[in-house]
Amino acid sequence: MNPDALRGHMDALLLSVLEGEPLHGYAIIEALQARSGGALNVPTGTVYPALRRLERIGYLASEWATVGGRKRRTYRLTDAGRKQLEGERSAWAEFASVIGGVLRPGIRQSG
Amino acid sequence: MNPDALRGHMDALLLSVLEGEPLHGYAIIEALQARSGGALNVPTGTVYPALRRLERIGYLASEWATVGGRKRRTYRLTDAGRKQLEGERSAWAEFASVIGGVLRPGIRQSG
DNA sequence: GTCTATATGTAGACTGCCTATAGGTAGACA
DNA sequence: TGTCTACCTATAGGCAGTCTACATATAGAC
Repeated sequence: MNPDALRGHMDALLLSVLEGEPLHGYAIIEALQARSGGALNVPTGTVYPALRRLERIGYLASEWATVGGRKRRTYRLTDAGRKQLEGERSAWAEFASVIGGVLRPGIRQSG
Repeated sequence: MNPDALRGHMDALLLSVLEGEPLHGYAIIEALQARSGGALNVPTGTVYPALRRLERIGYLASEWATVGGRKRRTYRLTDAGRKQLEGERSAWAEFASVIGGVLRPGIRQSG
């Protein structure tokens, strides 16, 4: 998977995996991998800054938890984040439709 | 349309509009607009450098033509470009499937 | 002589994903 | 005791492609 292709879709992916349940960063990476059948291998250097950015904006909220002696920062969707996720979903639908439409083979303008 | 979303898909779009017939830069921009129902407004500062890059790589070839007193650089797909377009199409199909899959609402891993 | 549409092109900013690196805990195993 | 692996968070700097803004030029309408 071309890394550049993810540009501008990362936020949607992160919000989406957090929709069902709060998760910490490491678990988010694993969830993305699992949901994509292994296709999505997002590095920590992408995820952690992105999560902080989304929290700064107000789409996510986080809190520290200690589980088995390990510290975790668990993220959850805020109301604003849930709303944003809806927007991201329809934006994706439109984007996929537009790009898919242009890419569809055999189109001619006037003959 | 979020500009960042186009990252990594521009090449596919350009190759695709050139599949049917050779076009010059300005006409490519109009073709993208037409095919997308007006959704795709790609600025010249994006298209011209991208076309040159694709020519440098070997996916496109160009030649100057004068039509109605105006100079045009007309681009056409090379064989390598046609092959690349196939690759871009299947890459897009996989990408759309993966992102769409992760974004689909109501997924839970284990309950 | 001015405006608009047509047409190509570059410089530099911006942005966000990546690589590489850093730090640390827990548990298995020798 | 030491080492290895899995787990877990985080930052600095690189990189590449898209964008904004600008420069240049012809044709035709008015």
